[in-house]
Amino acid sequence: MLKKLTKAQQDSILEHAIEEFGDKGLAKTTVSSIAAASGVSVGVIYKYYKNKEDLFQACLNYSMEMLGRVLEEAIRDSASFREAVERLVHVCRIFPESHKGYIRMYHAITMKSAADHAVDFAKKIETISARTYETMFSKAKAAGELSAEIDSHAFAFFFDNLLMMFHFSFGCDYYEERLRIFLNCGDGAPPDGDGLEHALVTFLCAAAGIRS
Amino acid sequence: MLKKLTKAQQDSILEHAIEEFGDKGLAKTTVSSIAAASGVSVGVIYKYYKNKEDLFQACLNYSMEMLGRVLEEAIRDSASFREAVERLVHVCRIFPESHKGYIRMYHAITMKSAADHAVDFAKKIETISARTYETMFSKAKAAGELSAEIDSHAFAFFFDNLLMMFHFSFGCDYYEERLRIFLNCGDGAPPDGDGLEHALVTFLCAAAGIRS
Amino acid sequence: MLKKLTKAQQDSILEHAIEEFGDKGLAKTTVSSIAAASGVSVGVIYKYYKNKEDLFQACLNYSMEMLGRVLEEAIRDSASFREAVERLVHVCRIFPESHKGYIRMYHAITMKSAADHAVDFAKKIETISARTYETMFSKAKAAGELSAEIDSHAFAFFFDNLLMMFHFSFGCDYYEERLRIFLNCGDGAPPDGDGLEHALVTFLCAAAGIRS
Amino acid sequence: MLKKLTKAQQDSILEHAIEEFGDKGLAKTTVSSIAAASGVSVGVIYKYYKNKEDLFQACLNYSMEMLGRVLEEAIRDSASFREAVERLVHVCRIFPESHKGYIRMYHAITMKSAADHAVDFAKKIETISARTYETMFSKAKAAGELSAEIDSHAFAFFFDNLLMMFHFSFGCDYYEERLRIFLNCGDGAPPDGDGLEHALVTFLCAAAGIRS
DNA sequence: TATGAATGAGCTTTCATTCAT
DNA sequence: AATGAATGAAAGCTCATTCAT
Repeated sequence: MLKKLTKAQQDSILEHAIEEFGDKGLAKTTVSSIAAASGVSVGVIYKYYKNKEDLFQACLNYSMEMLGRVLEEAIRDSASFREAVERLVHVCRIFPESHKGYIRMYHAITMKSAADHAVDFAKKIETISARTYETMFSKAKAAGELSAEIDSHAFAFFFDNLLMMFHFSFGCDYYEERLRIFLNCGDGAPPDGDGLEHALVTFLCAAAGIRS
Repeated sequence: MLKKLTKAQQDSILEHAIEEFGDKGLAKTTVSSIAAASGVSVGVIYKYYKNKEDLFQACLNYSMEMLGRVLEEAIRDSASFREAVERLVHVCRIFPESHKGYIRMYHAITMKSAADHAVDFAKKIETISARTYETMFSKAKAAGELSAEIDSHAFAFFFDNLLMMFHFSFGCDYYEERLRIFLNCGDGAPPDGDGLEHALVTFLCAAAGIRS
Repeated sequence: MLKKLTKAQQDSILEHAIEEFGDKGLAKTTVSSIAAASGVSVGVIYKYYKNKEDLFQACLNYSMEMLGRVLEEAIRDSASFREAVERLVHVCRIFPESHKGYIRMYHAITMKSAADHAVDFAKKIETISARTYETMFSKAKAAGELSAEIDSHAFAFFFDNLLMMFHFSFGCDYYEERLRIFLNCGDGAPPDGDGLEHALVTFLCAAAGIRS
Repeated sequence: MLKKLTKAQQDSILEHAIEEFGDKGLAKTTVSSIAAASGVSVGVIYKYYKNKEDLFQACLNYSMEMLGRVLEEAIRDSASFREAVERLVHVCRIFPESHKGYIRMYHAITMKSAADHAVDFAKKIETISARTYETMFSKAKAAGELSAEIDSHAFAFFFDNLLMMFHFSFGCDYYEERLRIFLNCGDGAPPDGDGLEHALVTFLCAAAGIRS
């Protein structure tokens, strides 16, 4: 087939690339496996992306943008701090179910071996998250929901740590397995997501000094 | 030099391998760079380890055992729940300073691209942690330090998530940078570790319903 | 633009191809760079030429024909042997200035890596040159300008060798540099062309036994 | 065979590389064909040479050094100018017979597409030749063998042009064929080398104003 | 038994050529 | 009939693994 790649095919490349990069990381993923999975030739990938790392970058952008959008939405539409937490937590569980690759890309950039440029890019992401949380906490403090004593910086950090791990726990093999172990699930049995969500909200609110 | 490798040399291989694997991951690390760093020949590494993955496994064992021992000690010698938390948190910050490689190995296995067997091995580790924490919490509940209402499983999970991220934040490049961003440190300035430790203890105790 | 290629466009392909082939050789020249330079599509080049080698052949033809025509003219219009030499030498210096690509094509076919058929083609060219010179020398001998003792074959060969190198020395990078070195020119300074022309005429006439 | 490459094998690489580079040029020669021809693996070539171009450079050095040595010897041992010419011409015919690859390497660097560094290297070579000839001519002038009127620079240039072409005519396919055409040999018949040598000496001496 | 150079499979990338429009 | 994006074979290069010493 020598017709111009359809939008669907272009997306297919990106999605399969995200899948593979998330699975195996930058180094172990081969361009030709992405090409095969996407049903296109190797050469055309190099028409769209300068090289493997450039494709990796594009996958990151694609993933992070979607991830960011989803989180932002969760916060934006919330009336109270507690509701924001509930929505964030919920999204962190639901999102990976349908977008495993995106979470795994996120996880992938935490490796030093990820493309060097990924780090700069990541800084951008984290800076956005950090600011978003701080705003959220400041608002909550102003609204009297959150004790003024709480150190926003540190709190945001622990808060994000937990959400990040929650994300990973529903998107990355290793962390999924770990979750099952901690929850003492039987082999392969899915963890009780709703219960865990509720527990995390409780945990976070307790930490924040909010009575459930 | 045709004499059997000394114990020191064997450890050297392991330590340098941990260093390199932690730095660059399984795929990007070359056996010959490990050999060079360790001052031994490539060939002898293959006498001691079946292949690169096998060496990776050995590094994992070595790292995880040490890590496990350190954490266990912190818990064992603690009189109260709060003290245990304080010691754990402290150890999670101090340990990576002198043992970056070990933490990074831990991080490395969370990648699916890590040796397939790493996952099985990891299960062992996490199972131990999970049980340790549960024991700790049960004891605390029995001692009346911890509310009986708390779900030990989920709590242990969040608890470990935070410690894990704390670990990474002092040992892995990406997470170190992220920590600096969240704490709003200047470029390259080291974060206030003591302050953060304290904040985490406070956070955890609050979450556990313990008044500071 | 779906109309048949104009003659100008067809020539443009040829001229740009000559330029690129002369510059980089057959192997290093890409068809798409020729297409881009010529302002046509890749596909249409394959409509006019079977493949890259075929295009190379066409470039050779185009170049060699022009070259042959120019040399022939120089000889035809000359009254004496000496004048013919003078005109030939002059043309060998002047022509490359405005037609670098053509000379370089000539140079290119001397590489075995040039298209295999180039060799056959080249035979044709050289046969024409050889005969032309012989005729020229026979005429000169008959006119008493040239000693009858001179071996026309060998003389024509050396004669052409010198002209060929003269050509290259004003058209090919390597030979241009070499000329500057031999003439001891400063860096980048252009050689004294007129002086060298004169010297070559003197050299050739002396070799031919003609007193200047 | 995993023993260290013998000197013979190392030379084999160089010689086969010279053969192939001379034949097909830098671009069309593949490292694996050199490896196959030399009976070694691809990898080991990259142990000895940084990359294909580096190997090309090494071949140039190897060839040019030998070529330079041979020419120098011819001049050094000669009593008179005429003898020097005779020896040089002879060597230019004899040498390529047993060292075709070397001549072809020389020819190869005259292509602009040759490794960029080759040009710098070539300057070195030509500078040496140019000086050698000038010395030779100055000596001959001092000895009264050569007319003082002759421009040493230009003369050396034409002189070297003829020797270079002589070289190529006995070493490079295209020029060999061309020689046969000029000498009017039958298809495939070898040219009368001795006769041509003699003719070239006569030609050169006549050009130099030396009576034979 | 350790050595470390050689092996060669496998990956990234390029580009001559094709073909749906 | 021209276009120019897609194809995929082929090349350069790396590095896990082997084995003669």
